[in-house]
Amino acid sequence: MQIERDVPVHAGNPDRYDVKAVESYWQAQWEREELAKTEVGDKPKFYCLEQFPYPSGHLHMGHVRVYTLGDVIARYRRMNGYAVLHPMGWDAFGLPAENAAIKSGIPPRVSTMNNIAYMKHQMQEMGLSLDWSREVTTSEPEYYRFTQELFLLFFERGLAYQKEGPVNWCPSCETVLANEQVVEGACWRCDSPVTKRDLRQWYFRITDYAERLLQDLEGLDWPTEIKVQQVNWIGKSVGAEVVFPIPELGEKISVFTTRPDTLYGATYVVLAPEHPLVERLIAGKPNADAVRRFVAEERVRSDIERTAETSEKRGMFTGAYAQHPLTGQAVPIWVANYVLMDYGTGAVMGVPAHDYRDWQYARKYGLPIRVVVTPKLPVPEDLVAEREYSLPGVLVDSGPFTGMGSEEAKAAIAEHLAERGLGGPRVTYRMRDWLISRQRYWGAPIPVVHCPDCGVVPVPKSQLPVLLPENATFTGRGASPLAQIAEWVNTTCPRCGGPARRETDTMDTFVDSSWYFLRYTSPGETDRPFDPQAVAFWLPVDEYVGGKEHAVLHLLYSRFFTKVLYDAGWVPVQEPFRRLLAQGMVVYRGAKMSKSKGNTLSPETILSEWGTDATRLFILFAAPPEKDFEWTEQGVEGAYRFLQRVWRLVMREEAVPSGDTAVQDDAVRRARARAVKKVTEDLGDRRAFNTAVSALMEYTNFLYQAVGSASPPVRREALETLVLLLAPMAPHLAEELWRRLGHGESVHRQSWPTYDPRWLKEEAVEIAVQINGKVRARLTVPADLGEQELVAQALADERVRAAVGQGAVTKSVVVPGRLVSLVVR
RNA sequence: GCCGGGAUGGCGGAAUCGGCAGACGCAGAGGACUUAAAAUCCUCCAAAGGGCGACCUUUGUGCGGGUUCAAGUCCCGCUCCCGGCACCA
Repeated sequence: MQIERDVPVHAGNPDRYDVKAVESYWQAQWEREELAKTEVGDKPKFYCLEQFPYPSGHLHMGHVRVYTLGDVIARYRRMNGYAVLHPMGWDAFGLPAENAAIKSGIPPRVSTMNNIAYMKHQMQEMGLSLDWSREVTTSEPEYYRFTQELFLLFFERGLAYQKEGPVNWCPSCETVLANEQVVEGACWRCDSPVTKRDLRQWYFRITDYAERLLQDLEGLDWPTEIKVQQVNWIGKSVGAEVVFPIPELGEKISVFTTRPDTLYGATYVVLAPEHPLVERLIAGKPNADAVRRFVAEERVRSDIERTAETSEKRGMFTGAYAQHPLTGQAVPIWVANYVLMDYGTGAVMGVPAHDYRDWQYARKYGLPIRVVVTPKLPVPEDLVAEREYSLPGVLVDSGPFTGMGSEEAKAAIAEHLAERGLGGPRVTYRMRDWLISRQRYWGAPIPVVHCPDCGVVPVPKSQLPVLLPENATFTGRGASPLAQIAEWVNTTCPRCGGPARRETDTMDTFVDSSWYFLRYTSPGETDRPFDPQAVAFWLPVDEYVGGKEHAVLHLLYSRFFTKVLYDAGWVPVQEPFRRLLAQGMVVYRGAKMSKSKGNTLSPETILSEWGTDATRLFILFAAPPEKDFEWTEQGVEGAYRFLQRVWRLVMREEAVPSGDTAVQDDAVRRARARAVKKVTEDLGDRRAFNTAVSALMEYTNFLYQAVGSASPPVRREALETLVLLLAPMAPHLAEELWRRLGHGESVHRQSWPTYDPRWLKEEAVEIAVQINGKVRARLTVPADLGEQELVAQALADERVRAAVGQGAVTKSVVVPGRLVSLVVR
């Protein structure tokens, strides 16, 4: 067979190819041929997406890993006959650019655009098959005008609102944070301890969607790990609301409980320090001032302080009493730090016998403990002497409910309360509404105007975008930069035409990224965020690749957005990402890379030293995608050696004597069929890239031994198959070899290889013979040998006979092609 | 504390539906080629014991039990590691 040695231009010899020359040549060529351009037609669609990066200035190894994984999937799907959408863009709003402006004076937009240009260049050097004609940048007016338009949609639908209340404040970022962005009491981005402030802020009503966000997880092909995190975050609790009247005020306190069956054991009621009724309850009471001091103390404590001393429950008696809704007894009302204002109703009933916190609290303050649920009858003397009894059981001392089981009683008591207007069945969620306003410049301005006469007025769609002013100054001190630009803030009311002030807060950048995957389907739209038909065609994303750190941030927000847009009739899907590949971290020298540990690796150095293909191959081979991946020099060198080995295998072909051929034809065909089957399965549904690479290595090793003894057509088919199977993972080398094998069209436009299943059948197989569970012999037999024949042959074997000895075979199990198991007694 | 995931050679990992544990690679050892080295090609490589040898025996997938002809895989009870949530009523 013919190998063309001097196509097309570059250096390299049969022993070693010139990585740089080959890679840069084909990158330029592919761009010219628009290889990654999104095709439309009658092919089935495949939307392959990786989380777009924040343009920090440089790619890091985590990016290299995500984009490699996505690119392999995209290339594989193209060769399998799909119209693939594989776009890229920039999550370009955000604090770092603004902080850089404070430090260096470079305007955020300038530094952002520079960073984008450099990172785009890096991605191009990685040879990623991205359709750059669909690039989106969230910080450009062409994009954020639609982020604003979507805000207006939320506003119209009652899903965007302002609320005054305690919020998470990051003193270092000088802005508020959503609950999801507070990680263990600290800011998710800068790690500073988060404090509380009372502010009027904008929220998205994500809690309206809690139940759907929970229910629809079920149908998603996502890792359990991520789904579980979302389930926990949403935090659904089923229970009852119980109303405790306060006769002296003519008011009532609502509490939420998951254990209505323990209601008769409630001996007191506790309010959160922030609870609105506190002041009215204590007014005129002897210890009113002491309670006020206590409340004030607790309110200034940050979350971390409050949770740091989890065991120390502090509280005070208000001096007021409520009425038990079922017994009518007076129960004291307390205020305590262990009750949280943001969960449930901000008040709880204290059931010391059956709740561990209430037990501790009652012990500390000498409150009565009353047993109403017991594991057995009679009630053990010491049931709650040492600790609470919180398991289900049988009700005692519970009026008409005495004798019921806990589960039955939960429903019965809730029902009873509902009938009497004292509460009833109720479901609560842990998730809070999404706080989306930020007191910063570099984000999409919230498109509303505050008018002294009309109140909050949305900016009409026709007046979008509300552009960011370019003359902002960045001092890092004081209020948002936008608030300081009088000519920008002062405007006219769209409704009455009178003087009004613009909203000076911008939107959380997670709003920008909650819909970018829709924009990619039709990035050129100028009068709407996206073309509904394009969205209908491409959505949902078939494979979404990204990091686990977004389990309850981006991934939850995007699901919420999609559901809102579905309800508005803008998109036909309720879930944006059908399948999720959550890849692990990149580790170097035993730890996650960080500047402080001094174990960083720059993609620039690595790619120029080893080339894109070797880097990609190593990333794919060293670990399954969802696990952490440790970078090692020896590892990437191994991948590099393998690629050079493939090069030599193909390039040496001309030198192979054409004499004694065809003897290995069938063996080569079988090896080829096995390789195609394995790589196809692994790159497809299994996403087991590591074993796909190992299958190619085995195939290559085999061909080294055998391909020289195959006839020319078989040999060619075997080698071309190797190149095709390698194409998604090592695209540059595969392209070079494909052309050298005499093809005029790109390997990446070829169809994925297939195989005839008959070649999967071996002529002879090795069968293990087990006697009483231990392998005693291995036989090589024809693959199609019948079960009885197989047992007969096994019994005829000398080693088997020796092992059986005088015993009798009482049972035999045959697994075709694998083993014979004999039970001997 | 609760929830989830995991533990397999010196290392990364494989074993997809209960069927020969350790594929593939790295590291290591030996050989070929070379004046030599690098590169390359070939062979060996879980542990212990035995045999000149092809090989044979025993043990072995975090620990202890169990089910089964057969268990890394299933069941029961633990240990440790990683991740998430954490006074959520």
